[in-house]
This record gives sequence, C-alpha cells and structure tokens, in this order.
Amino acid sequence: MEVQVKLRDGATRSYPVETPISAVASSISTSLAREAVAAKVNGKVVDLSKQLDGNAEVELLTLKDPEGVDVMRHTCAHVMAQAVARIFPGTKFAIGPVIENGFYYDFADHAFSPDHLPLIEAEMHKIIEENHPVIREVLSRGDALQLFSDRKDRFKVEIIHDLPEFETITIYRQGEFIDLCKGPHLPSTGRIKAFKLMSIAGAYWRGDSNREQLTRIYAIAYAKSTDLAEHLRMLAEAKRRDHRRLGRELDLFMFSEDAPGMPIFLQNGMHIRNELEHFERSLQSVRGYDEVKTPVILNKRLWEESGHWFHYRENMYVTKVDEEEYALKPMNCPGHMLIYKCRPRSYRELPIRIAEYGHVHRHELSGSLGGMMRVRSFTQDDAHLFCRPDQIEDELKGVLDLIDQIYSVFGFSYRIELSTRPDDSMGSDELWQQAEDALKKVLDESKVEYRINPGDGAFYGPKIDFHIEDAIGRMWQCATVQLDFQLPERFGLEYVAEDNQRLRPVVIHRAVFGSVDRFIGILTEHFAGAFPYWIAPIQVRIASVSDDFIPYAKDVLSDLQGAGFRVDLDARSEKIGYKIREAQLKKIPYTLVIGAKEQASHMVSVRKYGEGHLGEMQVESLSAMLHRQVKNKELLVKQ
RNA sequence: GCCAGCGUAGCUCAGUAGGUAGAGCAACUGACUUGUAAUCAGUAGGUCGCGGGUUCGAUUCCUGUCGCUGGCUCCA
Repeated sequence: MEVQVKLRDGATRSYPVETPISAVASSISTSLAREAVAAKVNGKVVDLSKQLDGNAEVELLTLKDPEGVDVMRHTCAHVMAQAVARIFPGTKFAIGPVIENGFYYDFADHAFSPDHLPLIEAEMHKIIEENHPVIREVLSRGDALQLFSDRKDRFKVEIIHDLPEFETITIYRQGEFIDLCKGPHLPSTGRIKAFKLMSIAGAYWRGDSNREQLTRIYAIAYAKSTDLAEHLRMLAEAKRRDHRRLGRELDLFMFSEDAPGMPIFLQNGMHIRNELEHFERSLQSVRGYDEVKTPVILNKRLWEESGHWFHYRENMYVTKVDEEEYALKPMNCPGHMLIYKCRPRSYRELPIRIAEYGHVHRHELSGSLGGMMRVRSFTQDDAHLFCRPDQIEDELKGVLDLIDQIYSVFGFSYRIELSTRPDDSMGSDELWQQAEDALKKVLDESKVEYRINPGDGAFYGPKIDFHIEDAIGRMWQCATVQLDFQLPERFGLEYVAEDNQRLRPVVIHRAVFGSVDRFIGILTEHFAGAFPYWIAPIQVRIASVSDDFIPYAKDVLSDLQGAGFRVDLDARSEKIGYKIREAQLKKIPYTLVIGAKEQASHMVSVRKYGEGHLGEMQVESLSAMLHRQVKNKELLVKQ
C-alpha cells in the first residue's frame, strides 16, 4: 500500500506505508537526510523514526527551524539528566522541558552546587561524543508504572498516574539512560551543537510551594555556537546596563538593609523623577486631569469596603492606631473613591479624572525582591476616571493616546495584552462580560494589535497591559488600564442624571509609568545611564582648564543656571583630560571646556557625550540649542 | 516564604590550612596650572553584615539571624 506525502514545496510523492520519515528525507536529498533532526507531520512535530501510516503533509525540520532547535534542546535536557545519573547515581528525575533559549531539568535526592556544573557539562560532552541513538519505545501503562516504580522514580510514577487514560506512553532510550518522555527527540545525541549550563536554582514540584522542593539546573542551547555566544554577549550587555550598578555609579538611588525592597532616591535620581512627573503632569492637565493626594494609612473598614481586605490582605502592611486596625495602602483606588463620594455628583461634572503620584506599600515575598524591578514601596502614577457608561470609550481612547504619547518620547515600542477574568474574582458574569467587551471594542476600533491573556485580569475587572520593549529587546510590563464596575458598586458611587435618577458611574484605573521607581530603573537600563538631555540629572558640566579661568567659568555657570539648566562646575586642580574622562564616565550630556581661548573669545568649547568635540559656541547659542533639546525631548545618539 | 550562592575600606576585589587584614580606584593633603577619557607624592579609612558557640585565640570552623543575587508561571 502506498501513501501520498505532500512536502513543504507543495510537491506530492508517494511512499510505501510504514516508511520512516528519515527515508523520506533521504529520498529528497542527501543533505536533508544528513541535516534533518525531526519532522512535522500534519502540523505535529515527530521523530524521524516515525513511520507513515496514511496520507500526510510532511515538513522536515533541521536546526535552521525553531522547532528543530527545540527538539535539540529537549534531547540536550535528556543528555544532562544522563550525565547527572552517571556522576550522581541515585538522583531522581522530575521534568526537563524546553524553555526560551534552552532548557532545564529538575532533580531531587542530590544536593547540587554550582561547582558541579562543569563536571556535568564535561560528562555531557562525552555523551554527545559517544553519539548514542535516541530510541523511542511505546509502553503499556502497566509496564511503564512497573519500570519507574522499580527505579523508585516517584515523580515519573506520579506523572504516569496523571496521564489521560488513552494517552500513548513512551520512553526514550539513549545508551544506558531511559526517560519517560513524549518526545520528539534528535535521532542521536551526537547531533547536539552548542549548549552551556547556566545556573542552579530551587523549584517546587509542579510549581506548588506546598510540595517537594527540587533542584533545577538551567541551560541554554543553540544550533550554532555563534548564537550561543550572542546570547552570552546579550547577558553581558544586560549586566553592563544593570540599573542597580548604574544607580550607584551615577548616584541615582540606593538601598539600605534597614529598608529592604524600598528604594531611596538620591538627588540625581530625584531630578529624573521630577522631570518625568512634570512631563506627565503637563500632558494630563491638557486632558482634563486634576491631581490629588490621599493618605498612606487608612482604616481597615475602607479596605473591607473595597474588597482588598479579602483579596489582597497577605500583601498588606497592617498596623494598629488607638485600638483600631489600619493598613498601609497597597493601591490608591479606595482613597479616590472617598474623594468622589465627598459630595453629590452631577452628570454634568463627569468624567472626573483624578490623578495621584501615590506612594503605595505591598508586602512582597522577601525572596522575590530585586532592585527597582520588584520592591515593597513605590510610587504609582495612578489615575481614576469616573465616567458615565456612554463615556467609557472616549475615556479609554484618551488613555491609550496618552500612553502612546509618553512612550514614543523615549523611543519605546510596545505590545498590548488584554487580560480577562481570573478565577479569584468578584462581581457578576454580566458585568465582567460588559467590561471585557468594552475594552475589546476600543482596542479593535483604535486598530492596534493586541493579544488576549485569559484569566490574568485583576480581581475587580479586566485590564489592558502595555509591554514596552527596551533598547536590547527585553519586554517590560508598565502601563495598565483597568475597567472597574465593582468598586463603584461596593462604594455605592452615584451621580444625578438629567432626569434626576441616581445612576452608577464606571471607574477606569490607569497608570502609564506604572511604578515611577521601576520605570526609572527601566529607563536607566534602556539608556545605559546616558539619559536624554531633558531628564539627565546633570545636563552640563563645565570644566576649567586651569585656576586662571575659574572666574569666567563661574560666569558661564551662572548664565546657564539662570537659563534653567542643571549645571555644575569642575574647578579642581586637575588636568583637563582627567575632568573630561570623569564627565564621560558620569555620562553627562554636555561638557564645556573653558580655557584661555574661550575666555578671550567669550565662547565655550562644547563636547557632547558619545559624539566628542563639537567646536566653540557662544553661551547664548548653546543655551538656545539646549532649550530646543528640552522642548523636543531629543534622545542622545549613543548610549 | 522556600532552595542555592554570596556578604572583607565608599567601589571592584585579594587574603588568612584559626594567630584581629591588603591592592587598585574613589576621598583627603601637598606639589604641578594643566587643552578634550586617568600628573606625581603623601595621609586617612575596616568590631572582615550582625548575634551565639567551639577554641588559649575566630574574619577564617559550627550555628542562628539580617541583607543581597539567581530561581521557585514555560508541566513526561
């Protein structure tokens, strides 16, 4: 019997039934036979040993295909497990899936240390050298259970027990090593190219903190060693840009053991922060926002009313004041509800847009803290828009527009995600549906692309998240827009309509930077500390060539300070080269050199960060140029 | 919170097989008066994260604690 096989180029060939895919590859070309690592049959990735059992579309995969690389990564995970089994007999195996850029494997019953990684890596190279064929075998459930219980592989046994009743159970064998696995895999271990074991970490069995803790080894793996080298280069670049390092070197912010997870802003960081807030304020005021300030500590009653006490309690700092329980606010919403409710509202005043740079505290797990990216205390650029149902769309559009306006200034492109109802949520199905539909409609109408993230919404409503992409391609979730029908309900918010009816407004929560602190961390890494002129903590450094020119340098200093710039003067008795080097290391956008020539001609010699010497300029024309840069929020060329 | 690693001068790091520590840079002082990424010399700076234990003696070994870093959502 013959089966018809449709290939990637559209051609159809026929083969005897039970022909292995590897033979299909050989029949096409010898190079394909040599390079194929797996195949896609009717859209499903399978082993090359898989036999044709009917007409099919077959696409052969090599290490040039992303799916092919993933197959290699998966086999590499098995090789790592095999190496571990050889070096540390008795180690038990949990799971070893492919992840972005590589794979991991979770182990138990052996204490690993980072020193073991080179040993394991060396053994892996040996296994690859030995080039064991990777053989798939189908087992009955009974045989599989027998096999793995004999080996006391408790995790594998649990996995088999949990497999659906009619699932085909397969094991893969390479040399002396066997692993329960659905595959597919490379034809042999010798086909593995570049890999590197990266780190060792704890991980819970099945991600559940109530279950056994395993040791996980992370690795990266690529089809080409140059790709692997590129990945390592990216990691080094990320390290170079690390905001924790730059924050210290540039005196932006600091952390103290006495305030874990709570950033302390230094003078330089504060300049950036003030500029960001000032910029956002100016855009918001044009759009009819007003600013408010609400207390950091509020009575427990309020949190019960808002629902936080039941849905967010474990993240809240609680304290007692005069025998009453209070909590530090983890969010600003309830305070803003109080403001809305402070007097009767007319339909005429809606929408009411109130914004706050609200300092919130959230008790995050101590182990999850990290720099500015994950903290316990931060300031949100929060706002709540109270509107009539018929105003929702316009308000949402305004918010999307504002976000776009702000992000584009930093050169960020972004991706949008719509998150829908989570399991732990409150409110009726109808309200949720209505809210999700409204968000979808606005997104569809504004013709932006977005992805749906099922079940990832807030407990009080669906949300739109914005993920910005930084200069080295990493994504950061920042802005969020959330539609909320619950809080108005819980707080009994009302407005008086035209016909004197009491109606319920809708609340839109939104933040653009998200956490201002974290956004500054992201900006620091995005610009590698070389901030655009308008937010640079020190914008201009004046460097005098020798003591004789200090008086003129001081004149220039006060001129530029008078023009509203952040300028300082380096008048130390140092050589000009030394002063320049220091200004460059501090990534100050402009350095002005002042010596005899400049004093005589009443000019300044201008050097720009990343570009070098620009020539001499009059202070007035320099000042005009700098004003223009502030106005246009120009980016520096080099970071 | 849990697992692993780490914690020595402001920063980057060395060191002690247990005998209370050192370099470079930064800081300070002096000399030099300097032309676009490091002038020279000198001075000062550390309860070796914190507490307890072992020891004649602990920064070093043990233990507890605090903090930092990487992970704990990618399901054979």
